[in-house]
Amino acid sequence: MEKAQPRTVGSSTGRRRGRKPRFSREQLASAALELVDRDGLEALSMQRLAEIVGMGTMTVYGYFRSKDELLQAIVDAAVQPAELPGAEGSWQEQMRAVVGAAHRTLTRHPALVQIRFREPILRPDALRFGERIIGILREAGFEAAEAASAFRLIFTYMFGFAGLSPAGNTARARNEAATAATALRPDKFPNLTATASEWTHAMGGTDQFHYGLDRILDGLQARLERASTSPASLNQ
Amino acid sequence: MEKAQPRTVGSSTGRRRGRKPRFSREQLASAALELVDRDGLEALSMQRLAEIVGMGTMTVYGYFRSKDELLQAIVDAAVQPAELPGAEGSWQEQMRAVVGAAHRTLTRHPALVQIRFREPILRPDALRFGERIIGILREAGFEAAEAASAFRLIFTYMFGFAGLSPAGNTARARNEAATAATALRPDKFPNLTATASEWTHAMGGTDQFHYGLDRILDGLQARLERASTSPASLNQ
DNA sequence: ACCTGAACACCGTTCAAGT
DNA sequence: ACCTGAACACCGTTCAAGT
Repeated sequence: MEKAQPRTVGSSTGRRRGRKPRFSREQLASAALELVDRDGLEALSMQRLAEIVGMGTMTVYGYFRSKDELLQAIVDAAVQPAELPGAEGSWQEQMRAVVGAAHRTLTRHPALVQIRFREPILRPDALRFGERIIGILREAGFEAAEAASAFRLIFTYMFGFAGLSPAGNTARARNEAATAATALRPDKFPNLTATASEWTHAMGGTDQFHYGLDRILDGLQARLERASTSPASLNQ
Repeated sequence: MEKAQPRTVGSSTGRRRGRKPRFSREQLASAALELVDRDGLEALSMQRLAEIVGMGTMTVYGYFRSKDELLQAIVDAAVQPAELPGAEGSWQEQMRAVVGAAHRTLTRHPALVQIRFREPILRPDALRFGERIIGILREAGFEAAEAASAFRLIFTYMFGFAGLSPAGNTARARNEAATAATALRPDKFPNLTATASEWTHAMGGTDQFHYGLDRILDGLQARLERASTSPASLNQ
């Protein structure tokens, strides 16, 4: 499955000597990640990446069979360095720590979110988060099936929030929403006009993220408590 | 703000007589929506749309100043016909009805989700859903600020789910996940390997959507109950 | 006034050729 | 073996020209 990877050329100095500079697959992926973090996923093209590292466009295809394969390598480069926090405190505290770490990774690399909305991310390095989240849920008392559904809920919220409320754009999103709000007729939109400052503020921000996550954890906790009084209800 | 829209040519018969067929802005948007529903957002280009309706590419720019403007018109075309359910039952039942209606619209028109992840949707026809959701929350007892945060949570979950678990792909998503799961080492991924059939199943499906929504509504309900015993805590 | 072909600066990728 | 220029079939959009 794994294709042979081109090796970096011998020299441990950064100098390019002899004829051509050569890169490892990881170096190329890192350069692409850097580009994408700075200019957005839409700025990444095979020719642009080739230009940045100083090779011919088609040389990139020696490292990645297609742009999709490059995107998956970018995911690896972004996710590998992420560290999972330790397992201290209640299951909710552990969950907040892990989800917080994942959220920071998505905030640092918004392209991850765009990539996931194109196709599922199933790389081992990325699945470490899922492994941990399901572990916390099972430890908390959820059976396998419900732990999976709860994981899906948390995962959906994380990516949904990162996709809809990009961390860098909060101010602009609020402004645009506020402009749109002033155009609404109060007789047709009584609630949106009455609460305009509140819902436009809620277009993004860390406090919004935590508010939602806490409600989800409360809802899951309620499920555990209901199950302990009447055990059958968990499998209904 | 509104630019003058080209008018449909007089004849009420569909026949194109005289020289050229002409379309209204709405007809063009509908044609684009149809294309996008059938072949995906990536299949939509200005030249392709022009070809479908039988005009020169540049004629499309007489209706929409840019592709972005076309996308917003597509949102209108998709959302306008959506009907909001009546206000019967508890606030949770009302919420499930409205969110269900929104979810069906997003399922019918997956391009709406892709468009939203590019830029906020702030068209009045689309905001009808937000108007209703905030109305239900305020009626249930949430103050403006918390109603806005709760709306944001529900909205994030709806779009996140539609984006991560496209209704048409559930079977394929499960298969791809199952394949990835068999490649995981049980010693490094004990939870993911032990619950593989469960979490791969949870990659999509209506039951997953409702599971998550119900937990969110439970979490919000818990918040209301806590507030009624100690009112101050809502504003902490 | 309304429409549109040609052209530009891009895409991802195939192919054939360079060393 | 490794690299790459030219080319193809696309993009969104500008511009100048048709009727």
